[in-house]
Amino acid sequence: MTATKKLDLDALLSSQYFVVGLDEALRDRLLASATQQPLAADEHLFMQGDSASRFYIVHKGQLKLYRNSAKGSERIMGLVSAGDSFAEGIVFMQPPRYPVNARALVASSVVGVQREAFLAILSESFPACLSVMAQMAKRIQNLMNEIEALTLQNGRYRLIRFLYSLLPNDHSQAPTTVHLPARKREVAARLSMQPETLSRLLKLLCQDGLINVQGDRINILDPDALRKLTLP
Amino acid sequence: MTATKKLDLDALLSSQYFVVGLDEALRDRLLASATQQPLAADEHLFMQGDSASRFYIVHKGQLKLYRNSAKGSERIMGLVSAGDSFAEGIVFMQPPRYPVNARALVASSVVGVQREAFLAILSESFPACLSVMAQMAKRIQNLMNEIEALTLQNGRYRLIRFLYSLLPNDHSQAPTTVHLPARKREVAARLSMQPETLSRLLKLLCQDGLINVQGDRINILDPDALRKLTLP
DNA sequence: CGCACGCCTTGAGTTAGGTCAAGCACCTGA
DNA sequence: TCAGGTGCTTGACCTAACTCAAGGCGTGCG
Repeated sequence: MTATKKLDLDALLSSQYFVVGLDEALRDRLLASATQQPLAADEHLFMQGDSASRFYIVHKGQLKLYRNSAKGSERIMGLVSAGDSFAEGIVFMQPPRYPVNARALVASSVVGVQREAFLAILSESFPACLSVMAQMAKRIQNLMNEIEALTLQNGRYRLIRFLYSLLPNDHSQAPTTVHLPARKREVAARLSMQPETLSRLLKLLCQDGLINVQGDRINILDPDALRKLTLP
Repeated sequence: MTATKKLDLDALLSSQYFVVGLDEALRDRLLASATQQPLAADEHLFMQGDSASRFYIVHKGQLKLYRNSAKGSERIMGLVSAGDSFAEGIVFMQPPRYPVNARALVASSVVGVQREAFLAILSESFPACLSVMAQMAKRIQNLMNEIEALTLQNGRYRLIRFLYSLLPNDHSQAPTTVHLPARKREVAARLSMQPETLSRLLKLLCQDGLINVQGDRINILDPDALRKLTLP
């Protein structure tokens, strides 16, 4: 690994929530256990049920985390991009097994962190434990929100919340253009709907004058009106 | 508080996952911070958004954890009974606020654990941190499973999984009678469906010869057939 | 250049489940 | 014993979203 790449990894890791709060010595130990791995588009990093010894951080590109349903359709549990970590949960599992499938949507590169090394480091740093626990608590929050959105609301409402979540949170009320974080079929799966339904809903929102769609660019004409629609 | 009650509390707390792994001194400190509180049927313990200084363990009775939707309907996030802990997430939140409403379904009694005291104890015991983290990881798993069930499957499938989860896991194939853990309207809400739909689905399962319904007793005629239906 | 392949959109028909309203069974208190 | 309440069931209707099928449109490759 070149010096540049090492620096690169260092920066990527240091920005992670579970590294903030580590002193330099511990961070170096964690970094020493980290490995980089390239992925071709559509390549699987791991499958649900695989025995797990590492969790990952996205270095470049994008992956989808998903499960397969009965009939071959898939439920997307998350879309992760550069800087995001995923599958940290395996650290605390006994035995550790990946709870989802992970597959690159485009050519990507991930950094793997050794489960054992991470556990050893946690055992020496309570602040690190705290930030990990805080992060997990937040994740539980998000999942509960997701369940709420899935069960209480209809597709239109879910799409509106999703679009709103894409806005930069500067709370400006000026029209803003956002990029869909994946192909429309992936976005549809993320929102638990069929591509056809997403297409139709987007068209309806256009007709209502709320947005403007050009491929994967969506112009939010009135962020504030959208925000109002995300509230009860 | 009488001596008997204290012993009672001691036993209840000691069986909690976040107490296993604490040495005696720490456990006593935690116990000292614990308070018991009775609840009348339908009484609220806390509301979503309330500032939180304690999390709870059910001592007697049953509570529902739920959120309100836009239109007054409610989504049940959990049903907790004697021995279950809930709202532990507030320990790691900044600021700590309850993420759901908690309301007694019947006359109940809960034990509250001080957030600050718990944090102080965690800071001194890595094994306690580990079991908390493990538990949170498991909870994340469960929520992901729930999301999967909600999105990939239809109501019939969800009901079947739910009934299957009620079976004692001795894997016997003999007909077994289980009790619904709450009134049917609560069960319906838990499964994200209307009471009418639950009623119709139960009837269909009866007609298929899978179960027999008498009030809140459900006789599972063929556990193995049910298990097969929970699989892809 | 033009052909083929993905991806998206559009249309038409179908269905699971929600809504509304009525009726039934059980309990409780006067 | 009966009146009223509560919870459950049943029926009739309706709507959101799925499925299947066809057509458009852009992109890469021969």
